[in-house]
Amino acid sequence: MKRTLSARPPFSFRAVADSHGWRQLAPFSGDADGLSYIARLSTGRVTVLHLAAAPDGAQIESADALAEGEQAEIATMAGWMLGLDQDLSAFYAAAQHEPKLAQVAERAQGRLLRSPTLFEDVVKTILTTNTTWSGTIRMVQALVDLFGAQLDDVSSGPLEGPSSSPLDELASGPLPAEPVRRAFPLPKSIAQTDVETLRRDARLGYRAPYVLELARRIDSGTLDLEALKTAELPTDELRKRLRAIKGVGPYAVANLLMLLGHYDAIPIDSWALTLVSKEWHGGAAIGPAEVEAAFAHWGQFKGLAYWFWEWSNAG
DNA sequence: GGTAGACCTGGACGC
DNA sequence: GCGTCCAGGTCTACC
Repeated sequence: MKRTLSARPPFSFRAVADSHGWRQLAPFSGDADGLSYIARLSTGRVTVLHLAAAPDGAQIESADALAEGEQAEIATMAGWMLGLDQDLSAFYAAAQHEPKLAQVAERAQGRLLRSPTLFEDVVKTILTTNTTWSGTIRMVQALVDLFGAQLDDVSSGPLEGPSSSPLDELASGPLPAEPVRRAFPLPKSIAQTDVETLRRDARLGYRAPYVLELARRIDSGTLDLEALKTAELPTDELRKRLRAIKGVGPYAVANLLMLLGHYDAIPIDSWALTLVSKEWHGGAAIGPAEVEAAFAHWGQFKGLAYWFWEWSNAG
């Protein structure tokens, strides 16, 4: 099954795929001419999607013969992941007078690659905090390996987890050298485990209770995280709701706001401090206030201005 | 409201 | 190979 989706111009598939590191995190993987993603559909089917560039948009392809409803679901899913409907014309208009951002419109930069669910993006963001990028890759892969539904498992229902638990395999011996590709876990799959398993087997460390609590709140229905994707809330209200999630601090909130299309926040991590210090402070020690000040005049677009800035000394 | 210490892991480094 | 130190955000207790 192959389908072409149109995007609001200007659009560059490559610009979205390369917008940040998400493409390196399971169940994403790169292929020769695009991205692959193991998706779990609401019908319970787990299929591999191939996303690639197409004239005026993106092409989405699945190896499976999908029902009409499933095709519609993956089209909606891909549209969200690639931000096909996003209108960045106001940002481009503002950026055209800034030499350090002069290339963004031409390169169609501004869209950020997203996961299909906000749950997945929040978990991944928590797993980027206070660790190295290699640690993030490892923790996300472990969650997928341990709790994700198998690619070839089409028998489970919409609310069920994987039909066989890799924890059983761990108990009886090492995982196979070529692990089965799996989708990102449902909240329910993680909610059924415990902190000790997340610490010991997924090696999430002190983040384990944060991820477990988030999964359990969603699974129990006390938190409707996905509603925030389409809620037309002011940034401050969104920030307040995201900040209420354990493990989500100022950096994580700003990162998630960016993914939700709210760009009046800068995800200030140690790298941001380094970049801004080298750019404007001669490498001297600075704090978050200096980063905010550097981009304050970009107002509602300061997150995008920071993200796509042509740094003089980024190496 | 601001600050210090704890949290956990992996990588770098010295021995 | 082993032990030690440090970097990476957030939470909590305390002032």
